[in-house]
Amino acid sequence: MARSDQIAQHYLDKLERIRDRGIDPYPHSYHRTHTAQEAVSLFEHQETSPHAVPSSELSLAGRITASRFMGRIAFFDIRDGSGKIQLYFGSDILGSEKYESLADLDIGDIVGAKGKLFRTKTGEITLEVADFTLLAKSLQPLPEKWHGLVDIEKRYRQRYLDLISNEEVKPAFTLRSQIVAALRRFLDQRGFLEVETPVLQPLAGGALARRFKTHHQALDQNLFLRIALELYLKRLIIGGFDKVYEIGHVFRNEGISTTHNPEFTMLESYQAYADYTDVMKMVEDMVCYVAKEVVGRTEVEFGGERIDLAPPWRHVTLREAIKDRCGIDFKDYPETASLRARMEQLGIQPDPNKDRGRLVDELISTFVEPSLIQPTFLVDYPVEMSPLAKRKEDDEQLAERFEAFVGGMEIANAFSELNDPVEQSKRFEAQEQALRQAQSTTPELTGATTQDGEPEVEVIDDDFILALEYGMPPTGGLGIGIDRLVMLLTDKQSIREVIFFPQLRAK
RNA sequence: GGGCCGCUAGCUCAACAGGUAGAGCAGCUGACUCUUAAUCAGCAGGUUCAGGGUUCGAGUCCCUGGCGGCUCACCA
Repeated sequence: MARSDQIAQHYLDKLERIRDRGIDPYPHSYHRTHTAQEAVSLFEHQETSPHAVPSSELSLAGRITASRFMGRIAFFDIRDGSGKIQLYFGSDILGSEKYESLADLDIGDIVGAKGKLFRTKTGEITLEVADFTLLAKSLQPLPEKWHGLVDIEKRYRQRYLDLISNEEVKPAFTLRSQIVAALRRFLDQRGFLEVETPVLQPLAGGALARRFKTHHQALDQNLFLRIALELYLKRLIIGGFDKVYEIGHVFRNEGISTTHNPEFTMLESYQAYADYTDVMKMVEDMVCYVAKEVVGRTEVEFGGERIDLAPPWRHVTLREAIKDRCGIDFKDYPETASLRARMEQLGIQPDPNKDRGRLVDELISTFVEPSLIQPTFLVDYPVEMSPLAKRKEDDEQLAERFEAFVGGMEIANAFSELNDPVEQSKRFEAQEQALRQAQSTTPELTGATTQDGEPEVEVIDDDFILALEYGMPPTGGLGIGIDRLVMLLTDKQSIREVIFFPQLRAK
């Protein structure tokens, strides 16, 4: 018999023994009076306050994480959502028959226990068990108690095991929830309205990324998972909601890395009668607020660097930042060809399909981004890489756009939203043209079509143009990658450590 | 998609230079009335990711494939 089968058989034998004794191994409910942590606090309080009511019987419940049998007494550790507590079993208290039935419990089982609290000789607050109940039988052995679950693949595929056996995993996820809650509080306090817009979209615009396709049977129509929240939120601004935001998953059919998951959480907000300078101020305040709320301070450690999130953040134009780092002033190279030639002089071999906007983007990611450890706004982007952003009044080559970088990661992208429908239409056309050109030379890159001939990337959204034609107020818009913000505040170097179930190839 | 690295018992890890696959935890049997990585004695447990090849002999070397990690590309 294989060992795993042998182990399984032991569990099944126990299950049968339990049932034979008339015990339901999966009872319907159990009412605990305290969590493990509440019990510990209660006992400590009673010890220190002379007037406190003496400890009466209480009941706890949790998963058995360790058992130590010592003849006619035994100690178990159980863990619930609040933490760990020790249980003490004595055959003199329980009676020998009940005590013997402890043998049917395994590490991993969920149990309820009631009794009184006391301190052991070694000082640990412990429940002296007067009675216990099996609440759920486990039929699988848990990972090793000391090292926990190390195998990274298994940690992600069976996250519940990771959470059970690696205590240090849970806090980042708890913090994640607190971060999202704090973001909501911040925006709600400022009068933003949280809204929901379609995940299934006939076009999937608002960014330039390959999309996931699906099909609606009743409509007999292809639909796409959204790659951004932008275009629907702007429709709501047009409709008269002056401050809206949405927190939700977007889906991009691109590569997976330590900073990219195919589905990730985006916060987008739009504020009518604001521009990108207003948004910039809000981003500083918001990130600072969240840090104070969830970690209690604005200084955080990330990847061995000490980062201070307190405003004001450093502010530098994109043009200056690139010039400082590699000596190229993109303003001197208004043509794609000349910029590429200049980059090649520096030994860079840019992809031949890249247009000027993407070349500038390559300069950012190669020379600028890695150095942006302390919070920094890069301001004023070339208009060709910002098709949804308004041009600057005094420089039509640049758009009123900024990105915020912290810890070498882009965490926010914002602009004064383009609200001129005719201009927007032209920008879409230009983008479309650039895409088709790239597609003609290298179909496997972005711009390719799927097997049935549908474009993987689509940019022209006539329905959105129609909406703009009714008039959108001047608006400041913002996008924040929540996962990366969580990485920053939890000092995690991989996005998979802040997403419960990261995408993996099916086995 | 490219490069590099990894995959051995349920879990965590060994196995010199190609020579009988081992240990700890978990499990099982037994001892033990304050342990906490409990301790002690014993037992059981393996398709070494899969398939091919080289060799007298492969966990180890070679090839193909699978899955994962890092990284590059992609992700305006």
